[in-house]
Amino acid sequence: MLSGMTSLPHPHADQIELAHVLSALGDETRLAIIGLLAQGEQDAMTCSQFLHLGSKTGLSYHLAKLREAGLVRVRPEGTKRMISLRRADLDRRFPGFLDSIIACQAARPKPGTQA
Amino acid sequence: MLSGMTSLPHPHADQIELAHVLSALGDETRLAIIGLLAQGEQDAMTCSQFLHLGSKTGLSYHLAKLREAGLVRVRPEGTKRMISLRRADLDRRFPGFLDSIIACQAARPKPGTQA
DNA sequence: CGGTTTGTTCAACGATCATTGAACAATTGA
DNA sequence: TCAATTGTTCAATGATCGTTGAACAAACCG
Repeated sequence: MLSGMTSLPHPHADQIELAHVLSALGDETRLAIIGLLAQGEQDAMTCSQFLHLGSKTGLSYHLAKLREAGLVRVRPEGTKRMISLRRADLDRRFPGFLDSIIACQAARPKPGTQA
Repeated sequence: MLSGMTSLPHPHADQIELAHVLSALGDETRLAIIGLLAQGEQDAMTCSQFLHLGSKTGLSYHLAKLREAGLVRVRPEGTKRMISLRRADLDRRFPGFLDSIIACQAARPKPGTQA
């Protein structure tokens, strides 16, 4: 039923701080999450799709960090959370930044991708 | 006299890690240092030129972090240290990244700059 | 030589971090 | 209703962080 209601706290685009974004990305696990969100064909993913990166609890922690820093948007949908990259907001705030990160991250061998 | 001898350990350009760079920049003081290095007309600065950002000891700590992450090059010269941004290395490794950071940082009101 | 400048090292401190496991909450589906 | 799914919260732990002050080191200047 009713799909509105952004329940979890997200910073407004204008109050996304560069230092917060940078330190949120200064962790391999979170960087990998952003990489997956960026190159995934789907624009939203669920927490469980990142389970190969760590424990359920750990992911909850890391995703909260990414959300608080303004990197991802989390929209509850049933018992799941739809997680998406805040591309437009980040591009507007820090032009070119996200793309440069993603480009470098895309060149990475992902654990679990092909042999 | 004799000016060679890079004494302090620096990562080679190829082994600069994105996550390390990001977490090094995830601190307001260090971000400010990079901003000053980037927009300064001089290509090298001494530690004492950053004293308005913190204590002598604190700066030594932060500059070591930046050096270890591969963001700056530190060249001893007499009793001073000449600190410079590793622009070329960073651009080659993470194209567009540094510029996007600097652009955002340049738009910042620097403490101590005009009234 | 002695003193000054410039910066590093060390030990300490409180704060935050990332990880773990157990317990909980909410929705879905039979 | 009962069980499974999906994810959060909490407390605990060890590690790392950023800051401080005192002591040290090295080059320079007189």
